[in-house]
Amino acid sequence: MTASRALRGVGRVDPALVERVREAAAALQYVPDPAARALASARSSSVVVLVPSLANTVFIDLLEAVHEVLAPEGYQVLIGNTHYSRDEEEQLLRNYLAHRPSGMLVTGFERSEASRRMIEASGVPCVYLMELTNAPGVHCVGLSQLAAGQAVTRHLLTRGRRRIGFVAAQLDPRTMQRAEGYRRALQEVGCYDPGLELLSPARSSVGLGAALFKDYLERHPDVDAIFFCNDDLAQGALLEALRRGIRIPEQVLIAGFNDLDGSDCSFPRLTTIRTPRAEIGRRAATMLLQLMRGGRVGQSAVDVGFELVVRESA
Amino acid sequence: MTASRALRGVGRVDPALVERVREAAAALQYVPDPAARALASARSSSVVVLVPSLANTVFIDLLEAVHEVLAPEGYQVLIGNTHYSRDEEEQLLRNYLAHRPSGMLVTGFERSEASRRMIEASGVPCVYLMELTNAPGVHCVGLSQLAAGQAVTRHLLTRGRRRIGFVAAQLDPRTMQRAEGYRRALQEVGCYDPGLELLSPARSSVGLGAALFKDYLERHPDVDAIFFCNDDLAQGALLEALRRGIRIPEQVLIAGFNDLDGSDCSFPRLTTIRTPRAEIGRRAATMLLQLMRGGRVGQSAVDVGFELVVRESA
DNA sequence: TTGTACGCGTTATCAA
DNA sequence: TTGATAACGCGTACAA
Repeated sequence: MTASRALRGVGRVDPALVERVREAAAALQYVPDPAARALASARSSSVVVLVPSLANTVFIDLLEAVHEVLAPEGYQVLIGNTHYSRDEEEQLLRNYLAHRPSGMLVTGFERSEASRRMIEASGVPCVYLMELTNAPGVHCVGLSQLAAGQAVTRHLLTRGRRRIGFVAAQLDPRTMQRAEGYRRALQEVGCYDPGLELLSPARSSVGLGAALFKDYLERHPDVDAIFFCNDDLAQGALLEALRRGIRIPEQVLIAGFNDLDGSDCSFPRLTTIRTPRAEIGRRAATMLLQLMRGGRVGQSAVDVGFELVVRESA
Repeated sequence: MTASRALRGVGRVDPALVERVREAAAALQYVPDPAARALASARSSSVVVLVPSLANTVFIDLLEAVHEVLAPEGYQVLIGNTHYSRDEEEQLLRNYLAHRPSGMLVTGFERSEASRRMIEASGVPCVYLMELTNAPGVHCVGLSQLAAGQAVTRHLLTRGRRRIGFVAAQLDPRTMQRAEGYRRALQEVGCYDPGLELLSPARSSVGLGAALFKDYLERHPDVDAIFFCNDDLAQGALLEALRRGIRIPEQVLIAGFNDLDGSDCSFPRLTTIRTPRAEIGRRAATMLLQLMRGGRVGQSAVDVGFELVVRESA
């Protein structure tokens, strides 16, 4: 028992004894069994992070930052990929919650009722990622996707364009919030046209962006600006434009979202929204740390904001 | 005890009883405690996968495939990101091995002696990913990076070019094997020039590709073909070429590696090597499954090959 | 086919 | 400050 305390650094143990225990542990190559530890304490030192995709680098950046904060504190971060599926998320929650994680980080607020209940009932500290809410007692770190979508669209408007399209894929909640921002910005100036939206449920990719852009132009030859919900789509559009001799930004302004790899050297360079996902990861992990230690946190909802990066394409 | 057997589907239990147990479990929302299970059986149902990076989509595809095979079999896949660091890998191994995983999948063969010993001593079934070896008793699924590098270079040679450069970043073992393939192909025809290699230890990215290409051209204005060790670098080069008015493939042939997203619609479309990483994931996971079940596998080294995809850039 | 006894390696609790 | 004892919730081994 004393050895257990010595190794964990809890309770009062004679410093000399601590040293001896440490040495013995090292000599014996002793490593505590996490299973026994979890069984006895009804807690594991793991933190579950649920993201909808690993293909979108946004979430890789997020995970990286989370790991950087949590790993040094001795937490194991368990990555769960929901593949944008409520059912898979429910499955993952059921599985992971059985491991009695110390905390959890989950993406967004939209999920099945069962998932919601499991999170609630588990009593495990939870911080929500990417989006914001002002529901009391809900801890979240994110940004207003709606405001960001609105900002992009307004930027397009200030460039004097009025036939502004919106092209999206992978219609997750955040994408739809950006769509809403797009709509509001256009409604404000009375030039919203539902026909100018192209929503594809397909997985987002550069190739899809090229294809959607091509289709879009055929259906709306008069469009003078397009807001793509993610940079990969926009990058594809830029490539397709090059191929078809469509001058960007002269003929059509192109704006993306997220500022992914390659957007700063595309041709032309892509105007986009920089989302501070590393900061989201860091702050969410830090907030979770406080929650896991039983402390209260300053503000339960942290808005990390976003930045409009104006480059050449719009 | 009977309930335990019924739920796990092992041993002989009356089918009617199995049904009753299932119902009761469902009614009670019973979920077995993985910690208790691991403690009692000295085995967890998890499989550890160690990859060097999540930023390179190659590994995302791999993980996806592994998950698709293992999850339905009831295995938890634990993702470990070594960040191309031997030390981090060692750390991860120490941590994860303590969880007594049922199996492990690790990338490549280059690691610290301590890591090697831990894998060996653990007795946990292990399949190596991405590379090949003919060392007996070592299970691996991958491809000859050297042969693939050679194939690209030979292709460039068949196009009549002789001043062929090699540009690489993130100098991991596989990149260096590709470099070796490049060298051999050129040595075969007597036109290998060490000065034509540009090796950067930096993290690979589209932006880096653009920068390296620019530097490269200044130092070697006479180069007539370049083999980039990864598609992101090549994509960056293509963009930079566009910017500087360098005609690809007329002036310089550009070839990449891995056939990543966007390479099929870059401008011009990128000639590259398609690596079947999903297949690597699937086959490695399947092989591991056999190993974990105590079975022997047909061949311990599986070469999944590669495919030269000739498009417009070379 | 079902059930009993025990132990897995740790921590909580309480006593010394 | 240290130590003894009893769980934690399962699976193994063996008996019925």
